[in-house]
Amino acid sequence: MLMKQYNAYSFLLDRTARRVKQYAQYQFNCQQFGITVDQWAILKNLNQYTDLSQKELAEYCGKDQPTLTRIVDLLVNKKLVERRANPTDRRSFVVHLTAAGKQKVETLSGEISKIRMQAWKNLNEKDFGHLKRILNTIYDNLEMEHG
Amino acid sequence: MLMKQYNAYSFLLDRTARRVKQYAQYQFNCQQFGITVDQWAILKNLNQYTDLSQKELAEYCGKDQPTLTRIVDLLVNKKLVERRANPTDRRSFVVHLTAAGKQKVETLSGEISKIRMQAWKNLNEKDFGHLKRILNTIYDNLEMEHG
DNA sequence: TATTAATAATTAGTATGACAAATATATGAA
DNA sequence: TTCATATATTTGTCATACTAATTATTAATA
Repeated sequence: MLMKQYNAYSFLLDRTARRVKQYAQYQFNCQQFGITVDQWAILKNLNQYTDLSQKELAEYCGKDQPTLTRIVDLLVNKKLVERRANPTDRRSFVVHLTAAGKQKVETLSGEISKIRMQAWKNLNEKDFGHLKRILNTIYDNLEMEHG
Repeated sequence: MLMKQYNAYSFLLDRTARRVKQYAQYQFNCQQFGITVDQWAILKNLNQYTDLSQKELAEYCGKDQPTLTRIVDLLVNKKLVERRANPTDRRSFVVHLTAAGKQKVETLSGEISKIRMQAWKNLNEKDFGHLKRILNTIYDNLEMEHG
């Protein structure tokens, strides 16, 4: 087992993840979607699950809470979501998709799927299975106490 | 070909890349390496290739030039590298590893390999081959005019 | 109940990433 | 040579991560 060689995975992973995001953001900008890729992830999850607390939303989106707070701030400014009081816990908010937010999700979903598929040229279902399995294994291998 | 399903790769990729970096940085901090994961990439490449211009260094490290400038600034402050005039081109610098920088690379290399290997538990050489091939294919699929 | 501990959200600080614009220098063409 | 263009680096701005610390509220326990 050649450690040297394996070490490269972190570089490849980082570089590819960055390009995937950069490519998508470039397309978002060209097509004037008016949001960032990370903002999109929040909208999509809200559309799917409806009215999540920020903590829940952070978990679904794989973001930490401070980051999520800031992304929600930006989405509130854009009037795509709003914070509503949580009737059962005054510490927390429920994040709610506005009509404009719902509209945005419906308008963009198809386009974004197309953008995402560009990465998958020359790859097949089996590759997807491999990638999913390997990434999830790595993710689990690096679990941290409070991560 | 179910587009919906494939879409998940971007989330998995982003999430895994972040955890890999976060895990490594956590170990760096615990062991008081005194540098960040991205700073390490610069030191390692400088140690391997010796005296690169910032442009070359950016390419090897897969970073853009403004980002590289800022990371080099931090490494200069830590006295791990220094900028030297490039005798053949007064626009550019040559980034040079100081004695302290070289020392740092030698001290940390082994430890960092160990940290990196943690991700590879329950995975084998074949998986590494798959991951490398798939990530590189995605990377190439999303090439933009000027990379 | 009173006190302590835990939790949801926020804020602050530092690092990184993308992109655009500015500066200095180099190169190529008229 | 002169002018236009290209290149290496830097700076500015905004967005995202991660950590630690703060605030308000809730839950747990003596």
